[in-house]
Amino acid sequence: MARYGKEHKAATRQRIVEAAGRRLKLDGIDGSGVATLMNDAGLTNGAFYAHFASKADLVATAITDQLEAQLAQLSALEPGRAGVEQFVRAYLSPEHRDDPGAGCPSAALLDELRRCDQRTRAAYSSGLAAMIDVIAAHVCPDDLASAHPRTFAAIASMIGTLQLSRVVTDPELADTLLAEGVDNALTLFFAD
Amino acid sequence: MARYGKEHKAATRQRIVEAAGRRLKLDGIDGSGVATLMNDAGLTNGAFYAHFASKADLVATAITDQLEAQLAQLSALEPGRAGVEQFVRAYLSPEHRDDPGAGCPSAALLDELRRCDQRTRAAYSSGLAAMIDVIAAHVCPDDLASAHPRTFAAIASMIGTLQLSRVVTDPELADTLLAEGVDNALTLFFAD
DNA sequence: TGTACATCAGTGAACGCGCGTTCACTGATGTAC
DNA sequence: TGTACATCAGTGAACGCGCGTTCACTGATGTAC
Repeated sequence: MARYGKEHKAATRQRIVEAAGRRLKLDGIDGSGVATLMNDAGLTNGAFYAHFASKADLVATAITDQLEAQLAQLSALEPGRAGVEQFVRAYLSPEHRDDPGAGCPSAALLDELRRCDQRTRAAYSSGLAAMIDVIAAHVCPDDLASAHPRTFAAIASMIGTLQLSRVVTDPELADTLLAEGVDNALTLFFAD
Repeated sequence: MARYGKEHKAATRQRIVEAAGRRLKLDGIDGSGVATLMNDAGLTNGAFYAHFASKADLVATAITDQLEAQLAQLSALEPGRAGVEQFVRAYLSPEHRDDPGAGCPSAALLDELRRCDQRTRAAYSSGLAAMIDVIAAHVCPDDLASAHPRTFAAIASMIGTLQLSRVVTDPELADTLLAEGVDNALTLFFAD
């Protein structure tokens, strides 16, 4: 509790941001209180406003961080179509479905993000655009203009499919949705 | 405030359920308080528990009602592929995107539904299944078994696309996503 | 037909609780002498 | 080198407020006599 170098405070802040990423995806934005978010980072609520101007500030920061992390994962993929297929299979896996806290921020938060302030939505938008660019480059590096719409379409269908498979109460249907989702995403990415 | 026939109380209940459908889609489940929900129906908070056992009870009821209303709309579609195309174009329209309160409960609430109790999720699941059946019958009445997976895939992509177009801050991109979403949904419904 | 009563949908204040936010304080460390 | 002080990340209690829920009460109407 005292006199550390500035890298200490920055590290604490990053710890809050990462813990918040997980908690927000798990319990939602409205469902995650500041006290809980701080407790997740091993701190008490009072320290919050030394790091962030408001809860909305943290949300915007956490969303940015989540999309950057997802982008970093994408950049580690194998080149070309093999990498895309690898991504699709991991994304539409039962493991991803059953662990929303560690998973895709879009699938976990997309319809709550609609109600967020402009700054948060702008952070999401540019993070998404960066992801689409990276994936499109894998899909068809020679014709990015044609790869973009297909990539958007496939991502949208993957997000919707993952959300559906998380809500549906029949476990067999949930698994089927994922399996069919893989085929459909690959079709959208690579067909014709 | 008095001695009405039982159809009066039932009508009031239905009014609460329908107003709640709109409010929940607009502000989310955690974001909609009981006092607000009752006020939307022209009542005060105290009357709530004469109609519902809990907020979760109303949420489950409202979700059921929303999916039934959506099913009724689907049933009014033109028969065959023309009806499906009509549905897709209305679903992925700027009007639908810009009026979530009047729109699809899946697009508005899907990732909040994941955190709801078993009863609500079961209500959603069976409502969704009924919708898929009706649409699949339009897509390919002769081969429902093959129409089902394609219908699920198209619906998932439509939900994801609508959510994305609601969050994204660039209005041009939001419009483009919808337009491309129409093509992709039709491809998923009818291709090969 | 006129009056007294029972009904019960709806009111509005209150319950304890957790929310986002503020603030006086703590106490381990780096710095100054 | 040893001591006094300044720093400031973090604590924990408190603020007003809205949450979901409860409950004593109201008052317009249908029914009984």
